[in-house]
Amino acid sequence: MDVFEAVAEPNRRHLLGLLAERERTAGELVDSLPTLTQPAVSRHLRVLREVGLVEVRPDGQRRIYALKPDGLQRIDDWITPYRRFWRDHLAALQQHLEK
Amino acid sequence: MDVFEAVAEPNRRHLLGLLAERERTAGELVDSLPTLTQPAVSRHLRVLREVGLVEVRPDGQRRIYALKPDGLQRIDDWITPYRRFWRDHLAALQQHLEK
DNA sequence: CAATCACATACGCTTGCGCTTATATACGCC
DNA sequence: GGCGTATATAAGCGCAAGCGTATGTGATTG
Repeated sequence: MDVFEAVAEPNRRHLLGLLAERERTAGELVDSLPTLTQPAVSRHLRVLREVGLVEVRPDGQRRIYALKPDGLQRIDDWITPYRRFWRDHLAALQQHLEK
Repeated sequence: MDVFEAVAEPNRRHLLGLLAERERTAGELVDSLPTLTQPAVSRHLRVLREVGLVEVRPDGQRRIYALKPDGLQRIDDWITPYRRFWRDHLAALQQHLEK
């Protein structure tokens, strides 16, 4: 599984969003997705770990998950060349409006 | 299917890359993915169409596909808040190196 | 050291994706 | 109108993703 597939899953994006605010324990993350069971969340976290989007640090019997800063950069690198398309598009739109 | 899933597929990213260079007919796109059959490519193009990443324009019996400028912006919007993470990370790294 | 808590893994199931082969549709040319 | 060309859709299949239930593992507490 690569970063793109990892991020394609809505529940995993949700988890990333929570970890963007602050680190959290696995249990907190489980509670934040009430529609899923604990094993389901645990597997999503495993995926995010394997593609390098999060990292884990043990704290006694808990496990603290944190966002890994450079994980999403690969997606950002990919999207960069396309960015000029909607920038150009917006510029053209603006010019049109000014006329 | 949403934009994230659409982009998670490597062949579809390939197609977007080609359309970023210039518009192409369906046939040209089929030729550019020699490992896939014509129907397979056609279905990928259908997906890209349905999520608004490309648009089609008929040209006689051909169909010309073009990148739709604002399709990827939804992904870019999503990634934006995370961008500061690796920016901060790089800044910290640089400060560390300067010491 | 037995019981409990926090989390991960195993297993089986269902569902949807992506593929190929076969067929339909629509245009272009003679 | 009939035939090749360009593209889309249909049908069927294999496989992997995501889920829940059940179980394992390791730390904590009495």
